[in-house]
Amino acid sequence: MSSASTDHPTRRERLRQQTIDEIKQRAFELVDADGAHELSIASVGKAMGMSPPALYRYFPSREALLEALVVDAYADLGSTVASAAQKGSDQEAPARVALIAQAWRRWALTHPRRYGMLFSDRSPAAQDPPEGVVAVNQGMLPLLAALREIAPPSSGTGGPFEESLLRWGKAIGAPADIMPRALRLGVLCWSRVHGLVSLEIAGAFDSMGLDGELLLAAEIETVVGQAGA
Amino acid sequence: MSSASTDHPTRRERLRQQTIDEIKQRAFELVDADGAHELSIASVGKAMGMSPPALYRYFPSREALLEALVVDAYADLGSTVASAAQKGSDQEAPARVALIAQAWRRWALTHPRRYGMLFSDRSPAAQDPPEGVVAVNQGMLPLLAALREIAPPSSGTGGPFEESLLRWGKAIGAPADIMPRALRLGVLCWSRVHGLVSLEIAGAFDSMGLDGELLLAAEIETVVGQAGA
DNA sequence: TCGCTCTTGTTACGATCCTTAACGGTAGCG
DNA sequence: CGCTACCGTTAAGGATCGTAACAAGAGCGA
Repeated sequence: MSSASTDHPTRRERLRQQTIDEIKQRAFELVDADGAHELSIASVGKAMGMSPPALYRYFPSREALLEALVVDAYADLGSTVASAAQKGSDQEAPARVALIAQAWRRWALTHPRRYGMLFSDRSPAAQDPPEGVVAVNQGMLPLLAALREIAPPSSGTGGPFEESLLRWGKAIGAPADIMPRALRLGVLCWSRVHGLVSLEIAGAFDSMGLDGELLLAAEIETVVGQAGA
Repeated sequence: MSSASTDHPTRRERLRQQTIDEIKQRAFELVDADGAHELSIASVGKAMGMSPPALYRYFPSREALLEALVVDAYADLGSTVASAAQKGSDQEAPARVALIAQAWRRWALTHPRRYGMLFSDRSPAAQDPPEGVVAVNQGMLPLLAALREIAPPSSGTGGPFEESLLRWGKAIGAPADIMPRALRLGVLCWSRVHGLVSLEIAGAFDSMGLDGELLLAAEIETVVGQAGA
């Protein structure tokens, strides 16, 4: 043990991290090209000019590599959305909602197979990926902030549903004075955007002759309208 | 050639169909248990007491078997939703919307891995499965009928988006006098339900402490409200 | 009824992949 | 400067997909 890996990275540690990064990069290229299904240790090795077993020095299994890709993809999606929200921080709240939703969709359409890797491909009730939750929240928090600006103050009814929303809001660090309505719309907005994007990637709208961008615009309008009403 | 396979099924044809059905049934069991990923020709063969290559007499490849399962699952989902709509045909339109959405969710939660097989697992822009479209429309048509009852007549603006909606409505056999608003809400309702169910299956709401049923109820309310407004 | 033939199932095989094991070289590190 | 840990290689076991060659039987027509 020379040093904490984050402090003074030893040359060894740097090279090792570099190799890990290249593996993940090549793996992402292969996932983007053929889908996560087709990703094989052997193909990554061939792409890097390494023999397949060598990769086991860096990832204990194919599944572990995929898991690492999922974590990275989540982080990329989250920071992309958060950065879009940041970039529009001088705009009105409804415009920010639109920016966030569109950034989500754009990322998904740019990396459809990575997006599928995150939400669809996964085994049901997969492991607990706290990384994924954290990343999604990176986009969720600006969304909630925008919705909070739009939503007028109201007297909460205080039912169990509202309470669970407030608990969740507190857990992810939303503003303390946020209303259940804004929290509910945050979840539903996320779900709506995900539903649209998911169907669009699956090609459902192509065969219907519909435009995913227009459908997303309609949903954004709905969310903003619901928040303001 | 003895007879058209549908007319006077020869004994051979009957036995063959029986074998095909058993293969699909066992395969569904394995998919439900371990996910479509894990489905292997060998495991189906073992479950049936057959050697793996024997299955190639019935399906040319593992992919073809999966494709057949997808078609069957689509048909099952579609007829389940349609039957729920049928069963509520004496209720008010908003209640019918709720029944359709809840039937969709229930099917998905009952067969989560099959549901994943339909929308998530698929390669992007997979082949054209007209079967899937047909099956989804089986639930879409009653939904559109209900929304048409709720939506008040209005003067369509006639933009390109509305035109594409009308084209789609005509293509799937919706009532000729249906309004673009109802068509748009039909698509969005489908997308919203799919988004919610998809996230619920992925376990997203568990870690948030939220109840998928309540979220779906909120969305149903939204759709009905949008249709009536 | 009889015999042909198509169907169906088997085993054997090659290819690919995951993963572990055993081995050697080299470069970082004290 | 030498040691050691790390890295990569080849070899090998196990599983799977899919093909080929073969054997048996049952359906179907004459």
